[in-house]
Amino acid sequence: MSGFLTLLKNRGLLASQTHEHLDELVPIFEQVAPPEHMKTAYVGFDPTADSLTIGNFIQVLGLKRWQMAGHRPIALVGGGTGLIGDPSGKTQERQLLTKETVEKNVEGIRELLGRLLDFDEKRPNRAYLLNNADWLTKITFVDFLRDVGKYFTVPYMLAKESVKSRLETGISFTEFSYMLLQAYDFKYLFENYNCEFQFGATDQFGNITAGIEFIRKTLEKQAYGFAQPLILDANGVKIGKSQSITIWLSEHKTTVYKFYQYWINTQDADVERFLFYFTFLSENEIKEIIAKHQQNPEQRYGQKILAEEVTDMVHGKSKRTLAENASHILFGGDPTQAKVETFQTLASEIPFVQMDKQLLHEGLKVSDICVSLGITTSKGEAQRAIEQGSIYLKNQRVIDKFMKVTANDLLEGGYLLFRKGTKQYYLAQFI
RNA sequence: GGGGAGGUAUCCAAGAGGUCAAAGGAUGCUGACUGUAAAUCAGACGUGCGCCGCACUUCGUAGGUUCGACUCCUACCCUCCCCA
Repeated sequence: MSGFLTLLKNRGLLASQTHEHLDELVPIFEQVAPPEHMKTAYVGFDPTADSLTIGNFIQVLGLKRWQMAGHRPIALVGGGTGLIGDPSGKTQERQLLTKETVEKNVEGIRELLGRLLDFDEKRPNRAYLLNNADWLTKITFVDFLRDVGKYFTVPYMLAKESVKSRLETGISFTEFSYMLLQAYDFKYLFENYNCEFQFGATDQFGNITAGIEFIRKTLEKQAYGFAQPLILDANGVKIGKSQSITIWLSEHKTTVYKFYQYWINTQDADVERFLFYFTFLSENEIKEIIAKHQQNPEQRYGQKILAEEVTDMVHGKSKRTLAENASHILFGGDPTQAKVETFQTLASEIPFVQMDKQLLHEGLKVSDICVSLGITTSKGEAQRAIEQGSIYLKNQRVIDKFMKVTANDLLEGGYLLFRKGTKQYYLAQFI
């Protein structure tokens, strides 16, 4: 019988593990594992921002998968470690965050994780959300050096990749000590929550093993860990960085529409892998989706499923539907059929201007509206653009460069949709 | 401190008294093609005007010479190079 690690491995989500037999230790159960078999695992989230990126999302999903396999997940927000700064994967010393910022960030992440995992107290393997500030800020420096520092040799710490890679460029004592704090976290959770497992991204592996070592030395008990891979797209680019824009999980940082679009824009070469990584669909379901996708790749069937699944998970179905409708309008749909809510969604995604309805009485020239909306910088340019056939009103090409818009042209809610070229949209509302 | 070169449109870069809104590239924009891709071909590209035309503004800044200045003169500002 295969366990949780096999599940991850089959989906391409296992990069490394601390022990060979981990798979047997964590069998997969329906919903809830019997108490004697229930295992607890934690993942730490660094509060460097008030939200998480889709890079962190892999770890959140890891916790979710863990919970779905009947075990208990703990999401640990680093309110304490965030004050120090994790050197893992960083090439430079980081600016310290203020305590206020860290607290604000912790709250943002807390809110997000609260939606993504099941914290229902009736569920025996309910998730926990903890903040290491609760214990890390209480320990005194001298105690820390005696109780934690004594168990780590400097050569051991220097050998860790997170430190080693920084020896040339410099690393402060503060960041150097980071792994001790994370080790302390693990021990704390091990003792207080019976948490035997920790996982994270591959760059966390060094910190994870430090914790296991610490638990073995101080408690003479065995803890375990594994790492999920860093996800790259087919071009070898880290996911969630489209043209240097980070894709966040919170709506206030990345709108639902942009989030949805990010997944829709997945390359064909990545669709199958991403379905394995970011959804809970079974292998058979994914194979079917891919088979269907390949019959008409231009339909983006696979991307649509991916975008729907992921957006539903993060933002909920109703918001996903709005984003979907907005996408539909912007990519070939008929705007005359669109509802007011769709335009409201669009208004925050594309250049949007409100104008006075009175202007339409005499009829308003398209070329004038082009300037008001910022489609073109001058009327002359607008007229040339129309001559070249690049201006569209309600997805219909404007042919007459002196064409006037009247109140009869308005769509639901007084909206009017313009387009320049193939995909630059502009929205006006006449009120 | 001494000597030299130069500042032109989004960027690079021609122009050396009138035919200059200013060659040629590149980027960006648009059209065709296409799967919300790349490549390719084509077009417009200072501003205004119901636009095969006319007017206005622009070649570092401010003055001047001239019928006429991106081009000549003066001063100033800035950049780069060489020598000390």
